Amino acid sequence: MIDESLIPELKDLGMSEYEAKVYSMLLALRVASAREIHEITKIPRGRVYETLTVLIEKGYVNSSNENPARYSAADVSRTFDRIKHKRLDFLDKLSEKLQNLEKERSEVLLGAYELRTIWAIDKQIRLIFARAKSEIVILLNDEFFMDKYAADMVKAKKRIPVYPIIEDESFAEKLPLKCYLGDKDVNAAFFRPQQEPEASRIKLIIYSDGRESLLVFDREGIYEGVFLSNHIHAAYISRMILKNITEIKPLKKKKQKK
Amino acid sequence: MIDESLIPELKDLGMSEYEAKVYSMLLALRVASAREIHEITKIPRGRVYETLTVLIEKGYVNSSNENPARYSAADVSRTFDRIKHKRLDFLDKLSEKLQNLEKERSEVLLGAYELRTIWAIDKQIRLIFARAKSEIVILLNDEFFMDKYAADMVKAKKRIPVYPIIEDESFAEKLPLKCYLGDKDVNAAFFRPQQEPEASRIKLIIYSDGRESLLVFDREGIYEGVFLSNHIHAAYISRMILKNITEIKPLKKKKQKK
DNA sequence: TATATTGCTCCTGAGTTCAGGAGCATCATT
DNA sequence: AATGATGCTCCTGAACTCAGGAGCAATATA
Repeated sequence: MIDESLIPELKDLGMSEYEAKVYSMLLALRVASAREIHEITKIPRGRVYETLTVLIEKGYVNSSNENPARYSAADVSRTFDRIKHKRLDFLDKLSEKLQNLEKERSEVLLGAYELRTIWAIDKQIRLIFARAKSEIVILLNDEFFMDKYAADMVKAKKRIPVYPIIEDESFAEKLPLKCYLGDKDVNAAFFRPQQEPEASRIKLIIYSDGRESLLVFDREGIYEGVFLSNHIHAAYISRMILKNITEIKPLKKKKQKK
Repeated sequence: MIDESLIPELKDLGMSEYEAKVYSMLLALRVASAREIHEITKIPRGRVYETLTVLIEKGYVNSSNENPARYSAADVSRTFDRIKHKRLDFLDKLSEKLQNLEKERSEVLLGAYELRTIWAIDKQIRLIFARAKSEIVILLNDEFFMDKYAADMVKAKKRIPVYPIIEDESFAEKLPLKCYLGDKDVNAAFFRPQQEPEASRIKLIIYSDGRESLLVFDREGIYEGVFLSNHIHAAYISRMILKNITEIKPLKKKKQKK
């Protein structure tokens, strides 16, 4: 063959050994019948037809309708333009799909990541429960989340202190573990923020080990999360919160877990 | 996972199963440690590191230097721009290389193919010898080609008539088979064309079965060939040539093959 | 009509890729 | 010092790809 170094590159393009051999041979030889290709390349005669069929389907090769058929390589620049555009389309479409998953930029330096799907929020919350090592402070303002993570909280409490803080005493009945009420500062800051009228209601905040925090908002019906892995304020905030909370005594209800 | 359909597409991009799983998981989850990736994707924990290393090398993933290390997906649009450019460069370079083989357009309808390399010319000549079924008329004007194809001519002559036509009687000694001289028309048309002063000297012409023909020129030191597979004039030309040639009687030389 | 060639399909076995897992040294936390 | 998590390396076997080849019907040639 005229240039052996082409075969590996054509393979990188997605060709098999046979395809690469036949194609480069046809480019050099310009035109040949199946039998001739077989004799020059030593490819089994039968397989030459399959190989040519694939190359024709991929648009690399043209066949004449003589008998025996003559095969020649298609115009290279046009062929490669086509391949280029096909590849670019594929990459653009895939890139777009992936960006739907990614959506917003992350600030890697801050260790801040926006979580745009309920799936990502849920997974990250469970991961926090799983890796917490000293304490968890969790502010809850949503029955959905209370139900969802009740089991995780109970499980975590076997290892480390867990402080579920709720706005209203009545929520305590929803949760199978000891709950706390925040002071007016906590309520004002987290549960009843004044700023935006309806948007961005906080549903849940977790502070874990005084290092990480995760916030879940309900922004016009859509849950959004922010995960902060290097939250420098988290230590201070969680300490202040714990200083100013009130344990809710279980009233005449079924007995608590010890 | 958030969108299973992505995995096959990422595989098309050149990722393995593990790489595709880890990458799409990281895109959805935003950030995770190796252990967490292992737990969510069920990929063996040990293999997660290799997979991540590959993804980092390919530029899909970034790692933080915390302990344990946190991994996150690199910016998608930037990553894919990079991949795009890399692929385009590859395709452009390969396309250029291949066009060096191809060089000129072929006229498929005419069945005309320009042969730009001595390799292609040689191969096509031998293919003509191999597939000729009724006769070969070959005009020779170059010692190099006489030596080169002497054996092919002798071999072909065992099956079919072969008419080597030379300009000068003295060339006959170079060839181990009966040779012929053309008349003045043949000489004028093929061996001593007047037009161009020095360029385009004809070195060799083959007419095969009155259907195909192949011409070899020496254009300023470079051999160029033209192969005509549907040469409608070939039948007439070869008949006229054969009508007007003179057999060269072997003089006092070693005896010819019968 | 007999023979060779063509066009095509399918099978096999070697080689490779890769999912899945075992194992181990190092580091961090008790 | 002991325990457990981390970062990493290597092994194995299943699945797949693909080179190489056998075989056969349809067509062309003699």
